[in-house]
Amino acid sequence: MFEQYNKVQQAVLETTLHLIIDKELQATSMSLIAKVSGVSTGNIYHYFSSKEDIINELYKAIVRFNGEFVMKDMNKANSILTQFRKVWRNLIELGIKYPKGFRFIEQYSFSPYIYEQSKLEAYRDGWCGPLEKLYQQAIEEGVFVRLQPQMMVQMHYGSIVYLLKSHQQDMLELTDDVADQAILFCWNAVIQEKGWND
Amino acid sequence: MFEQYNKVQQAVLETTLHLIIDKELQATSMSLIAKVSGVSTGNIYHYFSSKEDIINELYKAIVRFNGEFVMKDMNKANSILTQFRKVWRNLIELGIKYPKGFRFIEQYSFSPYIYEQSKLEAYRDGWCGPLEKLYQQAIEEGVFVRLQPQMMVQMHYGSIVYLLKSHQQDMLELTDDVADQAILFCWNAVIQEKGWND
DNA sequence: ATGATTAGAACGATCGTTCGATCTAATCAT
DNA sequence: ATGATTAGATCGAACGATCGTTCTAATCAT
Repeated sequence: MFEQYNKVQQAVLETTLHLIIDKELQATSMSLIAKVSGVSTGNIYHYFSSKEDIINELYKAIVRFNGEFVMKDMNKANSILTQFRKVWRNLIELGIKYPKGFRFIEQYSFSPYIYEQSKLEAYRDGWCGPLEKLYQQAIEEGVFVRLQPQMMVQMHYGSIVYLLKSHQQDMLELTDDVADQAILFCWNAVIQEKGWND
Repeated sequence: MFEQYNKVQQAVLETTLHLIIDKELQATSMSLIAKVSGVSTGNIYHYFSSKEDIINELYKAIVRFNGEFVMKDMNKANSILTQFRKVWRNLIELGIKYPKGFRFIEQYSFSPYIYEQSKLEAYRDGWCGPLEKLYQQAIEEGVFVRLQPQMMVQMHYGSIVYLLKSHQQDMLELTDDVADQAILFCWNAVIQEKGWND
């Protein structure tokens, strides 16, 4: 997740992620990060300029990771349906395999603690843009109803996020079948004619 | 929103809500709450046992308010479609009229800062249960596909939440037409046959 | 030997909380 | 009716703890 950083930075970022998810931001003190990560406070400040800097670096790294994960194995040569299923499957896989990173972005993407600059970089490296293009294409080809692609993407994303939240809270067993069904729901919501068109 | 509390408690709760949404929990100190609310710190501790207590009281009050708001004007005599539209319209109206309370619940419903006890009370006073019953009925009557109602409710809720988030971030103009279209998306996602059945 | 890293003391600031003093208004005794 | 008494509302200074951050001096790795 943090391959682009050195060992010390990795230890700090990984520790911070775990602590913030388990204990909240306010309970995640620098001294605790130092103790758990095994990096002295002095050395942390050698690699990060402040606590805010750690959180923002964490945010940017996870956004980048999540973006690549969701967009992996995407091939524009495939049908819209195939691409559609792939991207939402990827998101579900991400939420299951990396729940802490996923939850961190969910919790902090609207937080004042994250600099606007970080949010801009997040948009640049994220998957929102590419996905909106796919939806736009689907509209133009008459597969999807003619409405704002941004709105559809956001609503579908919300659906999957809450599906994953239910899963993380043990309210729901998120099997492959359930995931497929969820993606079919999203598909049915916006297509001109109901049913998988293949 | 906080009619069940006295004036001092109301001032504290309202101030805390605004500060937490604008500045984060960690930047919302007791002294700041005191200064902005016009209630001295000593007096705050006369009415609340701790900062955690304030946050949890806030949480419970807003959950209760939101629950009543979303469930207002619901009539079981109406058709499933009518009830379906009403409840999601109510949620959208809530998100537009009371964005801070809405965001607070979104941000803190998974937070360790909220006691399990508060979350239990939230479920009791919330609208999740009643809505799942409506979905269950829709399944039994063959209107919805035969799948876990909880999953459908969660996904629909997620859709609307992200629709509202887009609106709050000025990414989307949430007119009545857009709201109607969004609810139609949710409906189409789970019905046996596509289209409003009236 | 040199730069990286350590542990942890020290800093001022601020945190959540406490506490005794003061104010208010209702109740009591006469 | 009036002064004494009282319960509780309100205040803000003060407390000890902890925060993020800096600094020092010792130790480690190469």
